[in-house]
Amino acid sequence: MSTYEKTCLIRGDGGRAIRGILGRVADKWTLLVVATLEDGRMRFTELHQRIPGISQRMLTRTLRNLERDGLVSRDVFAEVPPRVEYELTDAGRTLIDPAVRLAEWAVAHNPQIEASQQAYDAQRGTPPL
Amino acid sequence: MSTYEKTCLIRGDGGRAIRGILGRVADKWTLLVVATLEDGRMRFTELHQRIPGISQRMLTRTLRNLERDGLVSRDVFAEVPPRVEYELTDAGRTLIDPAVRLAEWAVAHNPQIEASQQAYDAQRGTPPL
DNA sequence: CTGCATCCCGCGTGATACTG
DNA sequence: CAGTATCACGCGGGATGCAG
Repeated sequence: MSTYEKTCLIRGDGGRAIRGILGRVADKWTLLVVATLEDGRMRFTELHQRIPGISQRMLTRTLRNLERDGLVSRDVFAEVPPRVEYELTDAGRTLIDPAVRLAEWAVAHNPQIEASQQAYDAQRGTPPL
Repeated sequence: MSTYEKTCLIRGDGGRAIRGILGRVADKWTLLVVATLEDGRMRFTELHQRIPGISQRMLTRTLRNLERDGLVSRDVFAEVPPRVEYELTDAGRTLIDPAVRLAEWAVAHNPQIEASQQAYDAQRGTPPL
């Protein structure tokens, strides 16, 4: 497949599909939750502790969306105190690889990008926009 | 590299690097602009026409950010009427491959995900949250 | 043609407090 | 323990109009 044909995947229907997925998968927390769940089945509090900076609310919302998308399974145990365990589904696990590619690109190019930003901001005043 | 080691790329510093890149690259329009520019050097109006639904304002902002990140070069011609041409830099071109991986994942899993969402919404009332 | 300025609205997000 | 409810704030992003 040529590079041109590949980018058609992105442009596709005018980008609706790709934006839909990115809007879901690239929201502030989803990728972190998925990556953390790669360590295996885990309950709410442990996820909360493992992901620094996420609020209870955002963790709940992110998990709900992932469950709705069929990427994470949610098991509730009828105990007291309550226990809920989360786990990646097979579909969820397939997300890891493409996400890692992007992460590799990110860490590889981060220094270069930040350098470029500083150079840009140095010429014009600091305000980028 | 193991899958576990890979996800450490995402989790990394608590996700700051990854969220930074995603916040930049996965905003509503950036990927579409990059993919469109893969066809070669292009001026503002042509980009605007090729990307359905983008507003003039958002195209300008997206291009400025990409320029600031060093992913797109901007050439201004001192003519009248003015002409400005945009082109991917080498760094910008390296983004295409990882982006395409994610796009492939998106189109491959979109039907499955939407089905899962409908099933989820069918059980509980339509409100996902 | 290119793109900046202004106005304005809605949503995503954090903080905090309360419930089963 | 695992959420839900409420509030308040800021930013993304569309529409419109003006400028070089």
